[in-house]
Amino acid sequence: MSSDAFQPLQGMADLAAPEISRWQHIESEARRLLALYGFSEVRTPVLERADLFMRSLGDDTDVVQKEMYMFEDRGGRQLALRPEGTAGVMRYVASQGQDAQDARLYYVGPMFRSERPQAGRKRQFHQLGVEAIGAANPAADAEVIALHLHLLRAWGLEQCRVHLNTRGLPADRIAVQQGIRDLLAPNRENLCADCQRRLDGNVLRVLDCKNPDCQRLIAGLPAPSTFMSAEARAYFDEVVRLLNGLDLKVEVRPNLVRGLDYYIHTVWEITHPALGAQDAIAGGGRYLLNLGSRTVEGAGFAIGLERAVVALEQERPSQQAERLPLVWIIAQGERANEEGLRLVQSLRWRGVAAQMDMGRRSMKAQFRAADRARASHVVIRGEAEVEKGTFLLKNLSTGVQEELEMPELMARLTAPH
RNA sequence: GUGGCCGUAGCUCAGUUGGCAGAGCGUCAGGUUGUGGCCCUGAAUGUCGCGGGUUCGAGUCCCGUCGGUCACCCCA
Repeated sequence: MSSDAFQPLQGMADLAAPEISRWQHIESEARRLLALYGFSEVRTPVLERADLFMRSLGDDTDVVQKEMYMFEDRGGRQLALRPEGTAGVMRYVASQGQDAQDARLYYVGPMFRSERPQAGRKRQFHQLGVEAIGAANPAADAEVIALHLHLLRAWGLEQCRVHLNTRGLPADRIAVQQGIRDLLAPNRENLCADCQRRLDGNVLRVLDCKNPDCQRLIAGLPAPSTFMSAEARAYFDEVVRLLNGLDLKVEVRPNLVRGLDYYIHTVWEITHPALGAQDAIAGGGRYLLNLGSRTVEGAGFAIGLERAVVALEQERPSQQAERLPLVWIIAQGERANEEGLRLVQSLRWRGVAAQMDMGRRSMKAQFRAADRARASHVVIRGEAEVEKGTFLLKNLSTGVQEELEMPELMARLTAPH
């Protein structure tokens, strides 16, 4: 098995065939669709100043406090491997000034969080994220949610569920926290240990606690949005109305909590049954980031690609590959081998996928290799053919074999098949 | 970060009270002097994750460690 020397670090993985084709498909399909919606890609650095994340995600969030890979560089600067994509993109957007006021951007790439790995959770993981910059507007939120669902659908994920909620504006958030805290405080003793801790910190987390005792207490509480301003509630109602008008199935979950500080108004989470307890495959929301002298507002989402792959593997199990348009050259003898090498190269120049076994193995072994590679055709060039100046072309699906001369062979192989 | 389970051939896994390292699949070769898939025969392949300890003797027991997995916490 693998010795330590060959193992990646905990929570990090090598991605290669055969799963890599799943990843490539996901990415190419996403690029196609995002172009349809007018989004363009942005690639920001993996390494950023740590304070970018502290300011935008929130100083006391777990992501920043416990999970960020941080270190000091030679100049004494505090750096961090990005734990998520939005902050870096917003830093870029802020740097562009007015030119980026209505930017539509997306990113794909690795993110890093130092957590214990679990189903669909890695320490180096990958997200595809979308950011639609622009001022608060229910229609803009609805459009981004529509894109989010369209994308998951395009990948082949049918079993996703969208949970929707509102966080209101920053002022609403304070009112909600205070309101919930006041209602829960008398029952402090009846909450689980985690929730007693949450009561003093992130109160909203009590709302999605899995402990049955806490659940009972929570069930008796009014929806958090009752503590919000009329303006925030009207905004959310409008988002829901627009989504219904788009025929998108979403479920409003008044107790849905999104952890990062930068969220305002609409937030959502998409779950998939293949993921086990950690069933969120994607999350999104409207956000407002304060980047020193500039603030940036927009709506966006991020999809965990490891989780999407897990879900896809369950919904669309990968199947035995069909035969590929691939020509396999089988040569026997010194001269045929050399000619085979020229033939394989000449086919590739013409845009035809071609391979040959350079190992000078038996014809049987070369046939097996061609079959294993799922080649559609083999070209046989042995001593007899060298003498006659011909090639045998065999179709591996039908088993039909013909003897051809070079011009005819080339014509057949370069014709679309 | 906390806790449970797991780690033996490329893969999936068996391995009895501690007593010679195993199977299936895959790979390779032969059966077929030049033809894949199906079939038959044979062969190769091991740091039993790693390091200590106990023992005449450890894949097996103990400790540590690395990795995987699941749940919690948190999040995508």
